[in-house]
Amino acid sequence: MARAPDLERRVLDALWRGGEWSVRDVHLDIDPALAHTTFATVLDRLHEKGEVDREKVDGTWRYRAARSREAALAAEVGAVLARAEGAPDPLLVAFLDRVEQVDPRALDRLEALIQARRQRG
Amino acid sequence: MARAPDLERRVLDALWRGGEWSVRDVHLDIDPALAHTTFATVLDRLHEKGEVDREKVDGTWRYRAARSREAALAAEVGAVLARAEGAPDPLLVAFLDRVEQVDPRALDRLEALIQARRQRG
DNA sequence: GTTCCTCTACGACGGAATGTCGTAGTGCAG
DNA sequence: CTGCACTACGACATTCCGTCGTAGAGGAAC
Repeated sequence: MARAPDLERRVLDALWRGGEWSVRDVHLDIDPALAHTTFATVLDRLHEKGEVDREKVDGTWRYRAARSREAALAAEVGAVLARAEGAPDPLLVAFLDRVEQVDPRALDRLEALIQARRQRG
Repeated sequence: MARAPDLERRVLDALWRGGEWSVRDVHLDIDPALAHTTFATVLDRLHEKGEVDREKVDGTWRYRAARSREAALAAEVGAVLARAEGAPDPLLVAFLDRVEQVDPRALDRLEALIQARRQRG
């Protein structure tokens, strides 16, 4: 069978939609053709990594994302930035390109955020 | 022996400093305690992935980074952004946090870049 | 209670990435 | 010829991760 790329990420994407999920919920939502235990394993491993929290209710685990999607992605961006030496213009430009492409009005908000930050000093 | 984390990344970091590198150069720069062939292999694999270019001079390979550090990191940031739905404020804020921490004056440049972009429309 | 069904717990297999090295061979410098 | 420096190629172990099987617990339905 075709090995799914990024199954973990698809599971996280589901949990990031919010609420509590049983293994069954995730299984049905993502791909009922795969085995139940596949998702049990993936969720278990995400729990070991601290990406999701869980709580046992009536003998079954309820999972929820440990961080919001924004927080998780922000951490990833932060990790990349940490490897840059300084904040070179080409990187800033690439960032603006992407942001604008994904949401043109985000540039306005970005500018407002910069100014707000400056006020606080 | 302790398995080095991110040996590939450390090799790339070296090449990103610029110029042409032989296997020997990289070997001596990063960790002379490891075997010469370790670096030959790593560089070969980076070449297969297109991360580095190489050219044979007098029977020995000269390696150089295929992209600048900024271009490579920008691509990584872009990949993260592509997974965000839109450009949510928390992500923008996290980005600003990092940028400011690494280079406080970068916020000014960022603002200037946004304004320049708006002019062009 | 026996039969189902649903879960968990635990382990396992296989493929890919990657850190690490050995060996054989080639070509140039003494 | 003898070294030395490099390449070419292969190999092994570990880790990550997609995928699943099996065994067992616990409740629901006959």
